[in-house]
Amino acid sequence: MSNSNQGYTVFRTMKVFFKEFQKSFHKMSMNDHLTAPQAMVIGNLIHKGPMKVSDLSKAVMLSNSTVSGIIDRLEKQSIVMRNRSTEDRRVVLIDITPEFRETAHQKFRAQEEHFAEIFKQASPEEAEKILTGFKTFNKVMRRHRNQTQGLEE
Amino acid sequence: MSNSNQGYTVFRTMKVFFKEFQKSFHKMSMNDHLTAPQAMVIGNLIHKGPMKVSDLSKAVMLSNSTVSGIIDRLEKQSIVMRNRSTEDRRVVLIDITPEFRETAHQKFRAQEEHFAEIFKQASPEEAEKILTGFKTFNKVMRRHRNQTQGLEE
DNA sequence: CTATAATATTTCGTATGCGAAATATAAGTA
DNA sequence: TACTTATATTTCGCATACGAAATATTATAG
Repeated sequence: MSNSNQGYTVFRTMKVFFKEFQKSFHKMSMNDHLTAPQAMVIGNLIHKGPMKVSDLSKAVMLSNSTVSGIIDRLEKQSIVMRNRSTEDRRVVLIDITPEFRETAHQKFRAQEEHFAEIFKQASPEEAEKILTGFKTFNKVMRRHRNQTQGLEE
Repeated sequence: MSNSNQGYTVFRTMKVFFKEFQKSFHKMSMNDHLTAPQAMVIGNLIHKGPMKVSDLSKAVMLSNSTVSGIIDRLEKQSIVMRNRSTEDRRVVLIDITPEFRETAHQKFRAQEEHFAEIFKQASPEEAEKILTGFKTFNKVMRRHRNQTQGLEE
């Protein structure tokens, strides 16, 4: 069991983990024919109100071009709408449409509850293990970044 | 700061981690104009020899259709080739081309070293903690999915 | 032997996801 | 004012990524 194999194992485990998480996250949105990224966008708009595309991109951690495409498809479904800002005409403000807003709030409240439910399934010991794992990983990543910082190019 | 927000925070944090990880993984493959999934496929073929598409899919944790597309593009670059099995003519065996194999082995050895570097920064205890954390989380999520499985519709 | 079921892969349609280039507008400078 | 630079968004090309349907082949039931 070499050390390099362990790195590969962690990567593989992490990939499984992320897929499982996305799957459970994805599931909660399927009722309304929404994908996970679409639900993320809508959730942000509901909580924070109308947003610039660039701010929305930061909030959901996707590139502008990706979010632009997602908005295209949400607009086609009359879920969100684009509005040019009058102050700065470069800016496009995205907002939930009135039609969708009616039911959206309650729906997304329920969905966020679902989020927390996953973690209720963990015993205190399991929760501790998970938390320790994340913290340790974070520490190692930081250490690695610091050590290799000035070494490239 | 409600409990449901905590779930959302963990999701967000994990997404950042995963992106960072993928980025560093991706980086090591860019020398040869290969993407991360392509490198994964090639790495598996080098280590395990010719493989069925379905086994390859399991190994890299992607669907058959996705891997089929990746193979298309690797074939176009003369990096891998398709061979119909003579025993079971439904099966397609994927293998590295002779041209690519010449240099591939050394390259991927070097890349795997690089891959493991992050975890060389971790002590065995730390690596163990990280792995345990992810595995535990996977378990909890699967448990959650199974419990809510029959409750919908 | 023939109809059917099971298996393996590909094709198709849709939705991400990104970086680079294009477009439009705003702000700063000579 | 004219030129340049900076900013915001969209468009484009490419590569995942998946499920459903199509295709081909093998195995099984009767």
